[in-house]
Amino acid sequence: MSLKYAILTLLVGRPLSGYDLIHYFDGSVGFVWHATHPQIYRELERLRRQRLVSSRLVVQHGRPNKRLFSLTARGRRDLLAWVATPAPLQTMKDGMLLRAFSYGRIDPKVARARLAEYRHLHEERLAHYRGLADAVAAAPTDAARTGALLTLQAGLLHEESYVRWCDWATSLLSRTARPPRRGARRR
Amino acid sequence: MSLKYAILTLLVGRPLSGYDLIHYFDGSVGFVWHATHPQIYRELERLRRQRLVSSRLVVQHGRPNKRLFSLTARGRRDLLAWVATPAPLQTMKDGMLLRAFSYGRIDPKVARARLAEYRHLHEERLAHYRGLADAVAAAPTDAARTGALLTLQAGLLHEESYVRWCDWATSLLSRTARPPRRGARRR
DNA sequence: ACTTGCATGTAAGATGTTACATGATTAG
DNA sequence: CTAATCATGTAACATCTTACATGCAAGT
Repeated sequence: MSLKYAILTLLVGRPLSGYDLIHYFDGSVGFVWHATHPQIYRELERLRRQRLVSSRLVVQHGRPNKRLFSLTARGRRDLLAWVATPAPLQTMKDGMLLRAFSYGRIDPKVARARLAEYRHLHEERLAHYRGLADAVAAAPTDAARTGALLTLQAGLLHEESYVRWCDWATSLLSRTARPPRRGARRR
Repeated sequence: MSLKYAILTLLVGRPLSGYDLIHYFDGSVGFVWHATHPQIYRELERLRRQRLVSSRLVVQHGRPNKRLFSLTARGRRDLLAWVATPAPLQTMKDGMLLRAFSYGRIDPKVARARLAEYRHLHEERLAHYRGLADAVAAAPTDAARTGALLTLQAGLLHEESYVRWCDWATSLLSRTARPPRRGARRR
């Protein structure tokens, strides 16, 4: 249901093509909601049929033509009504934490190596968000800036807590776990 | 692909019924991975066909019979091989943060009310995790305790950062946003 | 010659959700 | 009498992912 609103959110204020949306989902908004291109094109078609967005063809020379999608008045009303609605708690799915559930059962050296890699990935993302946040903070105050600041701040806190978790987990595994003997069964 | 491993993870060390699994997914593991009961029963059937789990019927009196599922040696090997594998970064989907993207476009009073509700939900979950973490910390050291501590700690850090985000967001909306005049168009 | 960017889509399959379906026992 | 707990499933639908498919232009 929310892919719909993710797209409407991006379309507020300016028309975008499907191709543009793909890149937004890869970039900034990607932190908050993720989508692949077949999903995006299908959903745009659906939104158009519901008259929440309108499209017009832009003929280009030297590159393929594109369809630009804009929010209709109805689309905007629908979006803002949804935004004012309470959000349910998310049930997250995290492959790393699921693995960590069994980190007491594998060679702690391997576990620590995975934690180090994972920490690195999150530090990169953290640095990336910091760059974006600095740019946004410098922009003039408006609704778009407010939204971007709010989500980037969530991203920053989130990534920081991941990095801290990796450190905590590494030290736990160094303290309590000793390498299992070959062939030994742990429970 | 990971529902499979979520189930295998829970089955290490003790046999469980589908019904038991449902409750684990509602409780502790639910933070890390989520599943509904039709999914669980379907997946158990699949795992049985792949001989990663085995099942036996337990006849009960006074209550319905049940099927208990246990990890096979193959299932255990498959799980531990996967655990040692690097985890990709998760692309998260968070309805609250998606809404926050447009919080600069609605009445800031409404936005702050939603943030307060949301903060409350996360504080409750935080308190719940703290309780669990205390209980687990008191248990004797083994692989299960290590796994539980790791994931609970992630949950704690996570929930704390959500709560802090709510406070940050509330104060941002109090500082910058003034109530929109009726009918006014903001960008 | 090969890759990257621009730009759009379809098809098939895997996963996830919601509603339907049953039925005994125990507690309020 | 009503609701909750135990216990298992099916059916229909919605969503998401991966692979397939096309084609021009510009840069290396």
